[in-house]
Amino acid sequence: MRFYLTTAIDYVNSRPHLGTAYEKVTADVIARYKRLRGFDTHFLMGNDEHSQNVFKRAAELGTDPLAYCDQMEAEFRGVWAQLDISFDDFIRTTQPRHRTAVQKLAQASYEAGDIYEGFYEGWYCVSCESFKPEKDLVDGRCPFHPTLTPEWIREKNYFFRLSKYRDALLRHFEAHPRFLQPDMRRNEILRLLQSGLEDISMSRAGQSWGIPLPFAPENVVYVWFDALINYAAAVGYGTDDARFADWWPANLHVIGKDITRFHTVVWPAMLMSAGMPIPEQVFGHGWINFGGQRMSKSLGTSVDPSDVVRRFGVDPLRLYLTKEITYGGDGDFTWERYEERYNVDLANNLGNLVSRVAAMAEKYRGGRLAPAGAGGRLAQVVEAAVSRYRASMDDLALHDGAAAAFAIVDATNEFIAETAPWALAKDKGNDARLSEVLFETAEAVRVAAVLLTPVMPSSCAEILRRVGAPREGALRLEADAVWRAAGAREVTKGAALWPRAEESAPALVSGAKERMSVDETPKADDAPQSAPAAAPAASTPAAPAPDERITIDDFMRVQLRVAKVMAAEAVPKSKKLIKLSVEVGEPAPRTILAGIAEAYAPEQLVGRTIVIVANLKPAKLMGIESNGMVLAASPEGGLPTLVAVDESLPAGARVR
RNA sequence: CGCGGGGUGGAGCAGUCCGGUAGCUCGUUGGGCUCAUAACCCAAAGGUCGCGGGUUCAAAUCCCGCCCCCGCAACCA
Repeated sequence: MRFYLTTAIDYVNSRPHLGTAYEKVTADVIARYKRLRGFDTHFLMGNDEHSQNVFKRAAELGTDPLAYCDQMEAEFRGVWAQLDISFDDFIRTTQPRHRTAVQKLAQASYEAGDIYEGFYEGWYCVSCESFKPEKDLVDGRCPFHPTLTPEWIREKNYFFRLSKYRDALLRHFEAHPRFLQPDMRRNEILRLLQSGLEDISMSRAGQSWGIPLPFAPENVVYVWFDALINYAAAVGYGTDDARFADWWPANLHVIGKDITRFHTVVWPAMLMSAGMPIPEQVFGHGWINFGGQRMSKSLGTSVDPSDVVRRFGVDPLRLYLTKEITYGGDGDFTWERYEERYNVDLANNLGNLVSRVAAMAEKYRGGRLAPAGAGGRLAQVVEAAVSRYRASMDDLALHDGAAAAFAIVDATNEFIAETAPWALAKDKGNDARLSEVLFETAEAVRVAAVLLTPVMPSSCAEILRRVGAPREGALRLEADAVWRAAGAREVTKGAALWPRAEESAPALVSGAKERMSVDETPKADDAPQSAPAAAPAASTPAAPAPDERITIDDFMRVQLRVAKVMAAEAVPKSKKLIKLSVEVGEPAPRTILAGIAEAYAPEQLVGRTIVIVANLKPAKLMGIESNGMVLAASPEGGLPTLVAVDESLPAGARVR
C-alpha cells in the first residue's frame, strides 16, 4: 500500500510565513497519519525556482540565480526542520531530473498535437522583460518600473490546447466526486468547467532562465507548466521508469485554494495529453489570517513561524494549526488565541493529565502498573474515539481527528474524578480496584498519545515513554491504538510537559525583517529626526527603519495644497470612490477621485476645505481621470477621515 | 445581476453534502475534589441557528426570495 502526497512547491522570493508553514504542517500530519496507518508513504516538497522574479532578484543582489536559489533552499529547509516536517524528498525545478521530466512531458504533449504556435498579446515591461497581466499593472504601469510605459506587444509563443480537455475533465469530476476537496472548491471549479476553457500560453520567448522547449529551444517553458510537472519528476518521470510506475499517480496534492484551478484543470489536462494517469485527489486548504487580516508583509500582518515556535516549541503550533482550524476553510491566528489554546489543551488538559496519572502511579504503586479487570467505560470511550479519529483523518477532517484524540483526554480527566483514586487508596479493601483504575488511566493516555503522534510527534514520544510504553519502531494505528495493546509497564514522572503560560507575551509581529534594497535611498546622515513619540499602543506600526527615511528635499517634492470641494458625486458602480471637483486656486477646478465613499456621503463633502497632493500624475480609476489625491487618515481597519484644516484658508495655499 | 465565502447563546467556532431532542472552547455563576501544571470534575444561566416563504410527520440542515458582513477581481492617486 503506497501513498504519495505532495505540497505546492514554493516561490523562493522570501522566507516562508505562517501561511506557507500551515500547508506544510497539515500535509505533514497527513503524511505521518498515513505512515501510522501502515502506508508506504512518499511525501514530497520543494521549491519553484524558474520565475523571472528569482532571476531579477539574483541580479539585484549581484549573484548567480542558482546560487541565490541554493541559499533560499537552505532557508526553507531550515524552517521545515524547525517545524518537524517529515518530507521524504525535496525537489527544485532547476534540478536535472525536473528538466528532463518537463521536456519529456512537453514533447509528449506536442506530439499529441496539443501544443501549437500562436500569438500572445499583452502589456510587456521592457525592464522586467516579461508580460504583465492587466491586474498586476498599477496605474497602467509595471509596479516595479513605474517610470516606464509598458508596451502592448504580440509575441509568438506556444499554446496548450486546454479547451480540448474540457469535456473529459467534466466527466472526471462527475465520476470522481472526491477528486477535489473540500466540496465548496469542487463546486467552484465545476462551474468554471461548465463555462468553458480557453487554451493557454505555455512558453516564453527570449528568456534564459527556464527550461527550453525540446521542439523549439529558443523558447522557455512558462513557469506554471514547468512547476506542475515537479510532482511527476520527483518520482522518476523521464528518469526512472520503474520508480515512476511504482509511485504514479500521486494520491494527494495538498495545495492552497488559490491554485486549485491549476491543479484540477490544467494539470490533469496536461497529464491526459501526455497519456498519463491523473492524481487521485487534490485538497485545497484555506488561508490563515492574522487577527482577521490577510497575512501581508507590507501591512505588518505577517507572522514568522520561527517566532511562533520560539514561544512554546513546535508541537503546540502544530496542534493549533491542525485542531483549531477547520481543514479546508480559512483560519485565524492571534497570539492571544494561540496562548489560550496552549493553556487549555496542553497545559491544563493533556499535560496536566500526564502529570497526575504519573504522579498517582508512582505514589500508589511505585510506578508499576499491570493490566487488571475487564476494562470499563473508559475503554469504550477510547474505542469510540479511535474510530471517530480514524474516520475523520481518512476524510482529511484533521481538525476533527485531533478533537477525537482530545475527547480521550477529557474522558480520562472525568474518569479520574469519578473513580477518585486518592479515596480508593485510603482503604486496603480497594486495592484491586485502585490497580485497575490506575492502569486504565495510563492506558487511555497511551492511546491518546498514539493518535496524536502525527500532530505532535516528539511530545507524544515523550508521553509514551512516561506512561511506560515507549515507542519501539514504527507505531501502527491498527496495532497500537487499541485498548490494552500494551501491558505491564513502568510509569515515570517528569517535568511539566507544557508549563502554563501566565502572562501575555508581547505580540511578536515579524515583518520589515527584510531590508529593501533601494538604490536611490538617500543618505540619511543629515536628516535630523527626533525620536518617535511614545507609541500609544503595541499595534502601532514601528518607526521606519533608518534607511527608509527621506530628506526634507524629498518631502518638498510633494506639493500639498489647500482645496475647496465644489462638487461631489458618487462614482457609479463603485464601492469606495467619490468624484470630487475641487478648487485649488487654478483657472479651472480639478477632478479628483477619492476612496472615501464608505465614510462620507457626497453631500457632506461639498464646501469643505481639504488638503490634496497637487503634483501627482493623473491616473484613471473606473474610467475617470483623477488629478491629485485627497489626504485622509486611515486608521488600521477603520474608515478614512479627511485631514481637516482651517476653513478660512484660501484655496491653493501650499501646505508644508 | 462580477466570482466566492460567511451570518449558530457574551466572544471564537463545529455541525449543513447524507433533515430527526443544537454541540465545542473561552467567559459568567454556584458547588465538589486535592492525584495533578491555582490544574481537574459537576451543575446552572445564556440560542427566534440573519429575515420571509415553501417542501416534510420533522428543517441550522433541502427549495425559492430578501437583508447584512468579509475576501478576490475591478477602484483606497
